[in-house]
Amino acid sequence: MASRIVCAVTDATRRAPSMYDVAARAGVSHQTVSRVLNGFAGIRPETRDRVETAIADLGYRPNKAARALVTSRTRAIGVLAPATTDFGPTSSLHAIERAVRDAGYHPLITSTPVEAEAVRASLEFLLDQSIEALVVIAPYRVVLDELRDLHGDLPIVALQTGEFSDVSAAGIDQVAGARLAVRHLLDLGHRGIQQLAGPDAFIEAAVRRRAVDDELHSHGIPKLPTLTGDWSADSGYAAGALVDNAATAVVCGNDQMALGLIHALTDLGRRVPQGVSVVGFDDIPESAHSLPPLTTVHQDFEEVGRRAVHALVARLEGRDADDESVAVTPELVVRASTAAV
Amino acid sequence: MASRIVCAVTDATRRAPSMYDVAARAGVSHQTVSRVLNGFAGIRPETRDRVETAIADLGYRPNKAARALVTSRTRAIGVLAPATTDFGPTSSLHAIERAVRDAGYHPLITSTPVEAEAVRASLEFLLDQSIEALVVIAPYRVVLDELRDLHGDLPIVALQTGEFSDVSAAGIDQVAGARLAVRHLLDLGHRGIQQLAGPDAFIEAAVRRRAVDDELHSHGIPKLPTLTGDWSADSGYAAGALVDNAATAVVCGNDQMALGLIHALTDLGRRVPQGVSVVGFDDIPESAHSLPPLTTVHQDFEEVGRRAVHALVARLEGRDADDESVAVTPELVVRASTAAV
DNA sequence: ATTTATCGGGCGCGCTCCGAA
DNA sequence: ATTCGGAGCGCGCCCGATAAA
Repeated sequence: MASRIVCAVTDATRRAPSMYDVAARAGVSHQTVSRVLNGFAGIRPETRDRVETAIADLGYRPNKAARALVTSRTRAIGVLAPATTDFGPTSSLHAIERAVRDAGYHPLITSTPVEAEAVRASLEFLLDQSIEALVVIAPYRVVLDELRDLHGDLPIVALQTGEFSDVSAAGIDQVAGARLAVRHLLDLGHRGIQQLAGPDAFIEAAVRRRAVDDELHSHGIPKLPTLTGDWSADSGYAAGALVDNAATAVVCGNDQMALGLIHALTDLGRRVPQGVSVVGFDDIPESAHSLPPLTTVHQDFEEVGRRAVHALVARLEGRDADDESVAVTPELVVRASTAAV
Repeated sequence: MASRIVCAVTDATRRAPSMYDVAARAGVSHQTVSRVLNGFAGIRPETRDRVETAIADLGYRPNKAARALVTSRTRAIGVLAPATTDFGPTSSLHAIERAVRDAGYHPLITSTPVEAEAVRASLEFLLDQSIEALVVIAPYRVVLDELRDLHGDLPIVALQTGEFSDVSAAGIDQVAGARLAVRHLLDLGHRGIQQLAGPDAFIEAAVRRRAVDDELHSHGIPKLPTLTGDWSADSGYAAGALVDNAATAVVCGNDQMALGLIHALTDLGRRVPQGVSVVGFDDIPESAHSLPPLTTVHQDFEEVGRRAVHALVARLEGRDADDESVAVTPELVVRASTAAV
C-alpha cells in the first residue's frame, strides 16, 4: 500500500495514464474501459460516457506494446524501400503506405541503401518488430537474394522485380513497355535503333533490355551495341559519346538517362529529334518540360504499389488473391524527342 | 496443468519462442538469457555459449513489445514526411532515417498528404506508437499549425520551416540562398529581375520570396510583379506566359518551375539564356542536364536531415544541443541558363 | 565468516480474454 | 443485460541464493 502511494506521488513526474487510472476515474473496472475502447457491445450508454470523459480528461492512450504483447499481433506491415530519390520507388512508397494504412495496418518503413549488408540489417530490424507481412520495393537483385533466406511463413510481396517468381510480385509489364517504345520508333521509320540500358543489377533493367532486343529482333532490325548506364542523368550524358553513327534513335532505360543523353547529343552537335530520336522510360514529372519534351513510356508506380498491398492483405486475411502476380500496363506518351526519320 | 499441455501441443502451430524456451534449452533460467541478451557482465563464457547456441537453434528473437512494456521505452522516433516525390524532402527523409538508426533509435516513418486532417491522423498514429521524439519534414504551414497543439513534453525538431521558431528547427539559410541568386544576376548586369515564387502555404517559399525582394530592393532594383507557382514544372510552364517584357532574368523558387519556365519561354520564342536568364533553387539531379543546364542554388538536404536528428538526439539524451536552430549554407551552381545581359 | 562471481525466483509493466457475479 | 476479478502475454529488474575463493 505504501508503495502505491509513493507511486502516486512519483506519478507527478508524468507517467502515462493506464487503463486503471481511467477505470478509477470513471468508477468502473479496467475491463469496462477495455470494452468501450474496443467497441464492444453491452455497455450502458451512461457508463460509456463516464469512461469516455475519463479518457479525454486524462488524455489516455492505450499502450500498443501491452496490447501487442497480449494479442501477439502487431498489425504492422514492413516496407523495405531503397534509399533513393528516384521517382518510381518514391511514388510507389507513398502509395504503399497509404494502402497499408487504409487496410487497417501500420506501415513500418525502412529505407535501405542498396547493398546486401544494409538490406540484411533492415530485414532484421523489421523482423525484430514482429511485422506480420512485408512489402519490398525491390528493383535490385541483391534485395531479392536476401529475401530468399527469409523465414518461411512471412507473407511477402515484391514490387518491380521484373519476372521474378519466388515471391508474389507486382510490377509494370516491361515487355509491353519495351514493345510500345520500339514500335513507336519503327512506325516513325527508324531502323538504326540503339539501346541505353540500365544496370543489370536491377532486374527490371535486364528484363527491359531483353524485351527491347527481342522486339527489335522480331522485326529484323540489326542490333547495334547496347550501351549501359546506372540510371543517372550523368551516366546518360557519358553514354552520349558512344552513340553509334548508324543510330537514328535511342531507347533509354529511364528518363534521367534520356535527359543526360539528349544533353550530350546536343553538346556533340547532334540535334534531337531531327538527328536522333530519343525515347525514355518512366515519365518522371520533369520529362514533360525537358527540351525537347521527352517521349517516354509512362508507368503508374502508385498503382503498382496499391495492387501489391491489396494482394498482400488479401493473402494475410485468408482471402484468395485474385492473381498472384499483378502486372500494370504502361502507356506511351509521345512528346517531341522523337520524330520521323 | 492440462491447459499447459494443450498449449504445448498448440505450439506446434509455430508460436514464437520465448525467453523461457531458450532458457530451458540452455539449461539456465530466463534471467540468464536476459543477461546475455543485454550484454551484462558476470556470465561464465561457457554459460553464455550455451545460451547463444540455444538462441541460434531456436531462431529466438526478443519480443520488442514485451520489452517496451517493461522498460516503458520504445526507442522509436517518429518521422513525419510529406507524401511527395520531391527531391528535397525525399533526400532529407533518407538521411533522417539513417541518422536516427545510427543514433540507436528506430525511425517510425509516416508519409502524409499535405492537409490538416491527414497530418493530424499521422500525428495521432505516431503518438499512439509512443514515440519518444518527433522529426517533422515540414515545409508546410499546415503541418506546423498542427504541431502547436501537441503534447508538450515530446521533443520535436522540424526541417525546412523557414524561420519558424516555436519548435527547434533545421533548414537551409534561405536568405543566403536568395542573396546568392540575386547577386549572381546583378553581377551579370541584369536589372530587370522578376521572381517566380512557390506557394505561400510553404513557409520556405514565403521566406525565400521575401529574401529575394529584400535583396533586390537593397540594390535599388525596381520591382516587377511576382509570379507564383505550385512548385511543379507545369506551373512554371504556365508562368512562362506571364514573364514581364522588361525582365531579362527570372529567379525561380525551385528547379522544377525553372524547367517549366524555360520550356515555356522557348515555346514563346524567347531564348534562354540569350534572351532571358533563369536561375533555379534546389539543384535537383536533372538540373545539370536540362537544356540549357540550369544555374541554381544548391541545397544539401541530407545535411539538413542529419543535423536535425543530431540536435534532437542531443536533446533527448540530455546533452545540450550545440545550437537550437541549425542553418545549412547553400551554394550557387553556375551553369548555362544564366548569361550576361 | 566475508567477499566475489554467477545464477535463479518472483513481481509487475498495461493490456485482453475467460469465467463468474 | 452489464459489469467485475483474475490470469497471463514476454520481458527486465530487484533481491536473494549458491558456489567459489
